[in-house]
Amino acid sequence: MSTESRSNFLKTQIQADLDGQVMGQLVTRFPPEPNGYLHLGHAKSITVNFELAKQFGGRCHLRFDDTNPEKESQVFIEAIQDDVRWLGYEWHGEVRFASSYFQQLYDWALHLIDHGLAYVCDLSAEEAREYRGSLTEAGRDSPYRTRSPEENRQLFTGMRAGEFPEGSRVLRAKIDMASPNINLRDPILYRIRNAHHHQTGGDWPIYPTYDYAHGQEDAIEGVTHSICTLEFEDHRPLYDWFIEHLPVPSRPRQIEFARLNTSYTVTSKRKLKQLVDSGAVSGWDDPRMPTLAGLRRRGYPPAAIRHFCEEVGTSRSDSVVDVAMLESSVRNHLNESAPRAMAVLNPLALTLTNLSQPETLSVANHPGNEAMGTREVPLTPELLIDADDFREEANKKYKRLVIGKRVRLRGAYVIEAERCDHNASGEVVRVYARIIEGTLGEDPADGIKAKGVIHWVSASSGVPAEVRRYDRLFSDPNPGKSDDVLAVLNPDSLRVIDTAVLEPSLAHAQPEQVFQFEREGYFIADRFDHSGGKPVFNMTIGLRDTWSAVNA
RNA sequence: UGGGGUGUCGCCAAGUGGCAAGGCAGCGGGUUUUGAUCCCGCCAUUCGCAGGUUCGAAUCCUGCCACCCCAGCCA
Repeated sequence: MSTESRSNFLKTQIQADLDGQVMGQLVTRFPPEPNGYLHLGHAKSITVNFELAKQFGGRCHLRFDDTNPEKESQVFIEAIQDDVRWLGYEWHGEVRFASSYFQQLYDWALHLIDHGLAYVCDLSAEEAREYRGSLTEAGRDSPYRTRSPEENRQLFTGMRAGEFPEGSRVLRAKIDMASPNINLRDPILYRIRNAHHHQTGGDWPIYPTYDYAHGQEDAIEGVTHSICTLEFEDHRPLYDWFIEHLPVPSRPRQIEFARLNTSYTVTSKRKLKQLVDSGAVSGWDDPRMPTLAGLRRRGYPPAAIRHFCEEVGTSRSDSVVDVAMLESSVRNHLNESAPRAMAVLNPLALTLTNLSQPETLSVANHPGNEAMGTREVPLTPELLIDADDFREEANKKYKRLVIGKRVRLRGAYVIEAERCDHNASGEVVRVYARIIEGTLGEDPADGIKAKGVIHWVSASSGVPAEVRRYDRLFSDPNPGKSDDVLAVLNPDSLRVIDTAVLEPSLAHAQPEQVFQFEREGYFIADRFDHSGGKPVFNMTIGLRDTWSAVNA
């Protein structure tokens, strides 16, 4: 599972930049806008930035890019910090805010004005769009482009003083309305917004745009490499333009990489919101959601997510990673870390005809890790096994319980089925089996080995529980391509099982504890709904299953 | 038909002129008190296509093709 030595273009670039350069150490940053919950795509960005800093002995900042108060809020600021920490990262120093640089940004805007590099424009949004031209046609200069620095300064300070209504004016950089790169056609630096800001309150009636603010925020913090996604590539000339024309304290470099896309999942905020608003999921932290809060509640270990992000690599080509890769990482991590236990999801009664007294068995918590210890499991005359693990008759390929045949009860004895009872509709309701003496930890003395191993739970001391089985939220590998995500939902993405019975030790599980229910999969005690009195487990992921596929 | 990007195995992805890593998926086989894990083996004469340069090209050159991004006072 080691991927540390894997190279990618970012590491190569950074290494080259660091070698023989003045800059001594790498500084990166994760700069979310606090306007939504973090998801798998953000996890990629987080690992890229934090791992790079770790690998090169540098540091990584967490900075909220809060330049648009109308869409942001304090709840996201807290949720995002929780998610980043949960993923396993701690940022360098205090949490930072773009908003704490508003004064500096404003002063630098004045600097641009004084140098004739920015002007106040009175064009309406619609007019500005017309003046901007199109992809194939050059734009035209705004009639306000020639205002003097003095007039611009007066107008801009007026904007800052709240003298003008929203939308009446903006501050623009004076670059080139004929540039083939539309981002250079006199981009907007400031807009008027009479909005309450979650950090600065009513201090500012004007707010800087991303294009103007981001690079300067980086420069203020001494960020050396400002890593972002591909769609910002066209903005880089602008990013560099500000850095060149402003007396900034450092010269950060922007590098873009391809965002992470994963099959069977959507990460568009609009689509995720649609899922929540429509009730298709129970909320932003529904275990089927690709949000970090959802993945957490689902039981995906942060280390598995980190490993996945490293494993898929970092490149500049658009791609869609098979979600099976994430699932594989989750299984790998859980296989090692999750203690084993038994739970019967679809119970069928089984009577042990020759067990007179209950026994207490000691069972290993992990087949490959003795250090994880053992636990006690009660064996009683009345047991519960999974209905799928019994057939009255079957071919030789069926490795479970069949009348007249043997299987081993996991951690206990080999048994042989004798007969079964049926109900009025002919369904099997109870199986009778006898224990083969002397088979605790031993094969049968008569040489007739068990066909397989099945899990079980004591009917009398087992603990009823609610188990939620999850499957992929979408039936389409590329749900994001669909206009209506609700149309491609997998109708079986959640199945609530209220018949499950757990072995007694599981009643002591703490919320967020993950177990492997043997032969079923990995399950986590729900972070919110689980309690000793009423156990609730969410299926994280099933065990790899080559048998059902062969049998299909 | 403006500008900026990207094309290496079913899905990711190394590779930076010297003879195509790795992971996921898949397929065989072995071990196994989880049909799990683990272990072994197989899985690109070929790098979007076509030319060219070179003793030698995924890597250099030329031309084509495909796909992605950009016309928010969003980020």
